[in-house]
Amino acid sequence: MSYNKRTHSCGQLSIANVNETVVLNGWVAKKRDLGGIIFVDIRDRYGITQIKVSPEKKEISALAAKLGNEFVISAKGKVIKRESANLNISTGEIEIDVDELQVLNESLTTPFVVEEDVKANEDLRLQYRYLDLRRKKMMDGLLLRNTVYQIVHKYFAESNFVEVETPILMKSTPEGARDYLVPSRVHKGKFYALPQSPQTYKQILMVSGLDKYVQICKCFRDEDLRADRQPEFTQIDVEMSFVEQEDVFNISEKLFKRIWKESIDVDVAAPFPMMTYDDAMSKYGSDKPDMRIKDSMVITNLTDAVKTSEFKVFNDVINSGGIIAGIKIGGTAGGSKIEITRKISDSYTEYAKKLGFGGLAFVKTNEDGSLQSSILKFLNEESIAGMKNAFDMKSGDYVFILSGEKNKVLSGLGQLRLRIAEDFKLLDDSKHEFIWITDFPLFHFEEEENRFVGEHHVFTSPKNEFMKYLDSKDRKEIESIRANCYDLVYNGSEMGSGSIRIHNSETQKKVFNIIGLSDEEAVEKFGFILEAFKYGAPPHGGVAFGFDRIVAMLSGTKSIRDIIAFPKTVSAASLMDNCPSPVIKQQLDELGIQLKQ
RNA sequence: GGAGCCGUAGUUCAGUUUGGUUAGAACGCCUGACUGUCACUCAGGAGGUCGCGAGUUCGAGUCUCGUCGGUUCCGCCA
Repeated sequence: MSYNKRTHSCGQLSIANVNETVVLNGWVAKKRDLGGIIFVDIRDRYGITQIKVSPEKKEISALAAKLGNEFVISAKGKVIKRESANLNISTGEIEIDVDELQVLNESLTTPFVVEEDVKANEDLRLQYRYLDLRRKKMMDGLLLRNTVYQIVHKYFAESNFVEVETPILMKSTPEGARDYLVPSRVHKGKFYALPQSPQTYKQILMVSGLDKYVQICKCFRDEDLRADRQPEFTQIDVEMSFVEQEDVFNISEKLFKRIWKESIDVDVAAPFPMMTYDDAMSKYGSDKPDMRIKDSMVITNLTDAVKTSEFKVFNDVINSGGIIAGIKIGGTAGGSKIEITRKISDSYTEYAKKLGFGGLAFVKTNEDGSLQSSILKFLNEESIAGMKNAFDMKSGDYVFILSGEKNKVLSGLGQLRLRIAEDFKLLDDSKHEFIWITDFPLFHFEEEENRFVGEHHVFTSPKNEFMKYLDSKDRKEIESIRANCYDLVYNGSEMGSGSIRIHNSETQKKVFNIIGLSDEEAVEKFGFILEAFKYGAPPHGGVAFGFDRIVAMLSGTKSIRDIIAFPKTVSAASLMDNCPSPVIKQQLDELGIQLKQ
């Protein structure tokens, strides 16, 4: 089929092009047939241009009258100044006076109208993803993604990093997330795993002497999904030799500064602040504190302040080793006066119950500075004074208090903090708050499995001062081990995570032993990396950032589905191509696989 | 694995609280009119397995149970 090929894009022409003869190719976004004159908005990824068909041109007019939405057309004609400009679009001052019109392809009536203010639900949009992507907002997401992609590549190339492709088919490792498995046809009964991350490969590349590695790569995790979690996702994977934590921070901060500057023109201050994991947990009840609300609602521990009270609820908690803690919301937080009504405080009580608490204590400070709460009658003078003092409560302040097991209380208050911040609009979207969370625990004890598991991955090195506890049998000592491990948090979202690694075979074995792998099992599962460490492994460390999350944050969406071309639903299915899907028996036979009934 | 919300025309929704006439609206679609629109306007029209399956009832979009799908959160995500 021969047709008039475009000379310009649909977002390109302006008053400067008047009198030029041009050809536009694109999709019919909207037709306005006035009976005589016909206007058609033609769209491509660059924009929209109005074309005009005069009634005097009878053949073209008849063709134009039959155009439907999303038809693909070619329009040739002269650029003319419009009688009345449409300043909402960049090409709004001109239009094309059509001399030749060709229909390159027709379109069925679409399941939903392709328009910026789309009405269709997400599942329908996912099924017809190609239509949804025609919308500027969706297209802009992909374009932004590309911009960030190029910035990252350029940055690391300029910094002398080497990009290496690591295998997609790799060995399944028992620790960490559930692997996606790929059955082997040649080795029946054996499986490859898709990488949860190229962790082992990048560390072995360090042993190879390739001291600065980067890869923007796909990773796969067979775990339940969320708005910010897809079964396959993209990560900026970095590893370096002869570095310590501050070197990793430095190279990362420069990267983020550059991305934020070059993609959305925001100047980010560096170095980023740092906070230990323990501080983050005790002050914000989260290892990813949202620092946009840093001054208000810091968690305060009240256990000491109220320990002399005769209140049974509190005493029971204290006697069983729990804590009592709360957060204060200032009467004028966020610059505007805040009033928490009975209805609102009840909704928070409801929320606390959902989180598994018996209740939520609510204290209000009156005009005259006196306190008002249903729990006051249970507390003695000393406890009330202690509480007031601990929170520095002033007229108009409110305090919410939870009691129970320590970590549960802290995390409950952390979640309540976010909920209140959202309800009272205390989160300033114009802020860009990066923070490093450091000194994570190396292990935590998994009660259900009755063993220690790595808090991060198993190659994370302990901080020097805790090395001695690697030989300990004492649970408290092992739990106290802090790691050379760090997360980068941006506006309350984890953007990446990394560590200085173990590069010593003996230390690595001790870590494996603590998580319950015998030397034999360790060799079976991770022998290749233990072996590699014996041949002059350099000190090394790195970090990996969630590429999808970065782009989502930059584009202001909460859901990474919005900036992934073909995302999956929360049940890990693709509504467009209908995967996963059954396979024919012959395929299973070749793999030596039989399905259970 | 658990909890919440949603599922009615091509689409987005109302109707479900309190079961009862022919299940409505807007947008889209079709037909006609219209020469400066840009949410064109005007007149007319077509379009429904109320997600699916049981049950209760004289009668179910509406009540009950189950199931499927979407979504949010918890668990999980080294």
